[in-house]
Amino acid sequence: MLQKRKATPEPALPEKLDSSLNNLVGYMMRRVQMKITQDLSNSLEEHDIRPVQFTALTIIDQSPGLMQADLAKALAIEPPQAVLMVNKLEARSLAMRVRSNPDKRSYGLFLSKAGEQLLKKLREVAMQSDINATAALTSDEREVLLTLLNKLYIEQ
Amino acid sequence: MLQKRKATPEPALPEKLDSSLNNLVGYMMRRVQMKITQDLSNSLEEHDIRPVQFTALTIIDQSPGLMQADLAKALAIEPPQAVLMVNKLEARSLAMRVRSNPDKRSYGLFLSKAGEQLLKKLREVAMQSDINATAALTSDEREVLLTLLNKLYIEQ
DNA sequence: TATTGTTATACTCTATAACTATA
DNA sequence: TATAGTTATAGAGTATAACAATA
Repeated sequence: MLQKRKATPEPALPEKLDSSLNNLVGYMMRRVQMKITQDLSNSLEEHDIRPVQFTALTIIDQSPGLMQADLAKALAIEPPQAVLMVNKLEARSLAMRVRSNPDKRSYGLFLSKAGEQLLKKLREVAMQSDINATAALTSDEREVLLTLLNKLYIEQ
Repeated sequence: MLQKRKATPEPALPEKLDSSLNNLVGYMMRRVQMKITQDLSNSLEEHDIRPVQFTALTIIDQSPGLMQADLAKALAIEPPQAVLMVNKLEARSLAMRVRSNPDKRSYGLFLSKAGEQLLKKLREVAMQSDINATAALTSDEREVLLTLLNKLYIEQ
């Protein structure tokens, strides 16, 4: 069961208060990102999936057989968190550990059929949620934003 | 004393793994925002100030006399968290509660002289950190990004 | 009765140290 | 000895319920 989450509150006193803060990319991005993530979280709730779990499923799908250490790195979480994450996915039969590598300390991670099918649905849900949450932008503006974010993400 | 924080890890296996995730504004924004916030956090560390405390100081400075409830709303935190936040600022003599309103349940929040002086310095630090963290963008691109973020922030 | 601020509490998230089994 | 995974644990962060003082 997912825990209850507060909806992101509307910006309070925005014009006056943020006159210096809204020139900071980090501050503005945090506020916007909270709203978008809340939206995604709500959209995924009916499937009992958290945003980070959706990301994990996507990564496993795109690199089947990867090790937990790789998953942790890709998710920017610590190995112990990856253990709990994979435990949950495995408990729901969405993914599985396969002890198949020459190095017997590590597992290969794979999605189950059910995992693949659920991910297919989740992808649509996530994309729809993301577009809804950025509806204030035109399609072109959204593309520009994604381009700028990719630039910031890739560099360094 | 600020706790130790891990540096944001570099994007792992980016090209291959993110082919679907990097079309999601929410995902990309989260990853970028983590990096920017980490940068800010490091920059503020020598002043023993967290990003949210910097934001609180800025908001109090721009709306002197505001109530804790207003501060909580502007910070998107719950009132009990605002209590702890103001306690810390007051303990460091950066801000103070003044029981001056007609409504004697509430306080007015104000910065001390020391708070104002520190904030002045923090503003420079924060702006420099923000620009450093977005150095992958040209000045024009950064302006476009801020415009798009403001659009997303204000709408709804 | 409702609201401001507060206290107490619990739950999530995250980080680290220490253990195991392999290498 | 070094590494992959795991366990245990502790620390932040955050949410809610309940209370006191005031409206």
